[in-house]
Amino acid sequence: MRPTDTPKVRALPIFANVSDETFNRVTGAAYLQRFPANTTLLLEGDPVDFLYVLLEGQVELQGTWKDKETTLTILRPVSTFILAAVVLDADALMSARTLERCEILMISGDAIRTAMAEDARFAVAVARELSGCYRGLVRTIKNQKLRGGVERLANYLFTLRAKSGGGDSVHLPHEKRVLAALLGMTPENLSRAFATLGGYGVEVNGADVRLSKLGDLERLARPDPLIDNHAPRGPSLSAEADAEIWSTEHQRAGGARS
Amino acid sequence: MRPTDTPKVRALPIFANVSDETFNRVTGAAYLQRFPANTTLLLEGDPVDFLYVLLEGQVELQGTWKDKETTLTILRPVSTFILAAVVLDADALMSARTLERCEILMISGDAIRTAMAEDARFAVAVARELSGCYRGLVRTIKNQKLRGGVERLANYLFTLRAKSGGGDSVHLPHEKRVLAALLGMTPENLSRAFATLGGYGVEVNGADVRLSKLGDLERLARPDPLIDNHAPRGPSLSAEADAEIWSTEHQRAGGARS
DNA sequence: GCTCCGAATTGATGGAGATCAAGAGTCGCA
DNA sequence: TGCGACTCTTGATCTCCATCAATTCGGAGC
Repeated sequence: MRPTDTPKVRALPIFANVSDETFNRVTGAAYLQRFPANTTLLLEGDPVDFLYVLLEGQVELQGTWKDKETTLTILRPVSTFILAAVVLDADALMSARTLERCEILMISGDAIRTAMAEDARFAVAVARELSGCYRGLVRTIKNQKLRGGVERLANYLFTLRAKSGGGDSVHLPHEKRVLAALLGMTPENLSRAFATLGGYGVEVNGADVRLSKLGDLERLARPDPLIDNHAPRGPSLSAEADAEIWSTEHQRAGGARS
Repeated sequence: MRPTDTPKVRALPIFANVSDETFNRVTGAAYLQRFPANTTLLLEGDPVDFLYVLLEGQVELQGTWKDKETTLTILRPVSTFILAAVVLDADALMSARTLERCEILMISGDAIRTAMAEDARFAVAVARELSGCYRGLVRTIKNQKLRGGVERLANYLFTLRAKSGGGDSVHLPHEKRVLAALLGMTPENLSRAFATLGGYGVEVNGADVRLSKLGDLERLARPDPLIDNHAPRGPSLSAEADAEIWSTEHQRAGGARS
C-alpha cells in the first residue's frame, strides 16, 4: 500500500477501533493494483482470495443468469467489496467490473480471517460492516419491489441532493445508461422517467439536474428513512452505522459509537 | 430457556465454536415467549432490543411503503432473525409477523454485543452468520430480477425437492397465498404459474405436488448454484456456510470448517 | 346434513416496463 | 472538417404481471 493511501484505508469502518498492530498485520499482506476501465475483476462463481478496497474509480457489481444481467450496486471510493465471501471463504455470487480506470487495494482473505480470529475488536468491526451491507441490501430490495421506476428515480435524486449538501441542483455521477442499470430499468425508460419528472420541476441538462419545485417532487417521491439512507433523521441523530443504500460507500456521519 | 430447547439453540451457527461460558452468558439473559398466529413481533422502524430465535412456527419478514407491502422471507425453525439490527443497535428495517402460533427465544441485544466484544470466537461466528444472510439476500435479488414468475416457481419446487431428499413429489409448506407473497407474485398469478407448469409435468393436488418429467422442468428452471442454494455442488462439497435462499434457516450440510 | 367464509381458481382488462426501431445530439480522431 | 461510434432520446409495439370480477372448492361450525 502507498503511504498516501494509508489514512484513507485506516479510516475504513472495518478498521474502526482496531489496534495499529492488527491493522498493520492485515494490510501488510496487501497489493495496490491499477485496472483499466471495463475490466472484470472477479467473475461470478470464482473463488475469492482477496478483500477489495476501491480507492479510485468506479466498480459495478452485477449478477447474471441465462444471458440476463442485473446490476446490484455501483461502488465509489472508498469502499470495500465482497467481504461476505471473504469471511466465509466462499465463491463470489456476483461479478465485479470496473467502469473506469481504478485503483484498488487487495487484501489477503486469509489475513482477514486470521486477524478476526485473533482480535475481537476487528471481528466486531467486520460484523458491523457486514450488518451495514446487509441492511443496504434490504433497502435495495424494498426500493425495487415497492416503488415504480419514476419513484425510484425521484428518490435517487433526493439521495444525491442529500449527499451533495442539499442545494437545488445535483450532478449525476454516472452515465445515464449506467444510472439506468443501477435503478433497475432500461436506458429508454430512464429517459421517459426524466421526462415525466419534468412535470415536477426536474430540468435535465446533460449530467446537471435542477430541482425547482422540491415540494412537488418530494410529494411524489415520499422518501422514507427505512428505504433511503439519507432522510432527515430527527435532530438527535445517533450516528447510524448503516452502509449507503446505493452502494457500500463509507460516508458515515459519525465515527464509531462506543 | 427451557432445558429441552438448549441443544437446538446451542447448535445454531452463531454459537458454533463458542465456549460454553460465552454461550451461557448470552443465553442467560433470554426469555422464551409464545405468540399466537398473526401477531406483529416487531414493526418497521422500531428499535430492536432482542435477537429473535424462532424455535417453533413460521414468521414472515416484510417491508412496507405507501400501503404497499412486500415479503422478504419466511422463516422456519430453527432460525435467528434481525441479527444485523442487533449488531448495530439500530432500528428494524422490516416488520416481523407470525404466520402461525410460534415459540420464540428472545436474547438481549446488549448481551450479544457485549459477548462479541469479549469473545472473538463468538464475534467471528456472528460475522459468518451475517455473511450467510447477506449472501442469501444477494441470491434473493438475483432470483427476483433475473427470473420471471414461472421460472421462480419452478426453481422453488426444485429447492423444496432438494430439501426433502429428492423424490419426485414435494409438499408445499405454506398456504398458496403465502407462497405467492414469498415468490413475489399475486395469488392469481401463482395459480396461473402452476397451470403453466402443468405442461412440464407438474401436477398439483392441494399442498402435494408431483413432478413427473423432471428433465423438462429442469430445462425450464435452469437452477443455478449462484442463485439457488441447493444445486448439486460437485462431489467434494466443501460445506458452504451460506444461509438458505428463501430464509435464514439453518440446515447446513456440515459443521464448522476448521 | 346444512350454511358460511375464506382460499383457490379462472377469465377479462389495464398498466408498467421491455423491446424494437429510428432519429438527434456529442465526442474523438483522422 | 468530416467520418464513425457512441449515448441519448422518442415513438410504436409487445409481454408480463396486477387488478377486478365471478365462480368454485373445501373446511369449520351449527
